[in-house]
Amino acid sequence: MKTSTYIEEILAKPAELAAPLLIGCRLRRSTAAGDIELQIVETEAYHQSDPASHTFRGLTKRTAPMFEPGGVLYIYLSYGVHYCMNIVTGQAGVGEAVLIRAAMPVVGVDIMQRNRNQTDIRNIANGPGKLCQALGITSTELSGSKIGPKTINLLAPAEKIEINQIVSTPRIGITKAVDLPWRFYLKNSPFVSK
DNA sequence: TTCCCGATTGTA
DNA sequence: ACAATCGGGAAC
Repeated sequence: MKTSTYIEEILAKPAELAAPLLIGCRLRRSTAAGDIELQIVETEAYHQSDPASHTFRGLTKRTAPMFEPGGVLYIYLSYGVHYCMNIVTGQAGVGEAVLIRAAMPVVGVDIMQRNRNQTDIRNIANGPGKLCQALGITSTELSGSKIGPKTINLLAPAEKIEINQIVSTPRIGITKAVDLPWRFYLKNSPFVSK
């Protein structure tokens, strides 16, 4: 029997447990212009028991990917303007996912600067919409597909992140369940959102 | 079918 | 502080 990988173990957990563990993991995507890689520095957990979650009112066509098993992508259009990317976690039938809010550019920085029309690397992916723009996500077509080399890949941290380097706070931009401390970010990182 | 509003961002 | 912009989902 195949032993599960570090990433698979994280993605099997409930979103609020997976979210802090995804800090330090890397997102990787191959594009025509070259490879892009970023290190995740900020996440938020969403769960069907949580009034702020898209899945709180049950399964719909849009949110169906969140009910898939861990390892699926959930991408949606925010405010009719920006795309946001989530990584689904947990068991099939449970609507939960981790929103990737911010990341540090690592590989393909010039490609991301072009995608964002922005040179300051601290302003490349310091927000969920900016992150998707940096990655070249311009539609929801990848929503519902699995993470992997052909879509968007998720790799274990290059260096271990100590648990005391991760801060938890209430989530940003929501109007329900505002006190739940389900936002996580890398302490002192200049790449987190504002 | 209508209507309200949002897991945001860039500009004034 | 505020507009841009559009699809989801509840209500009628």
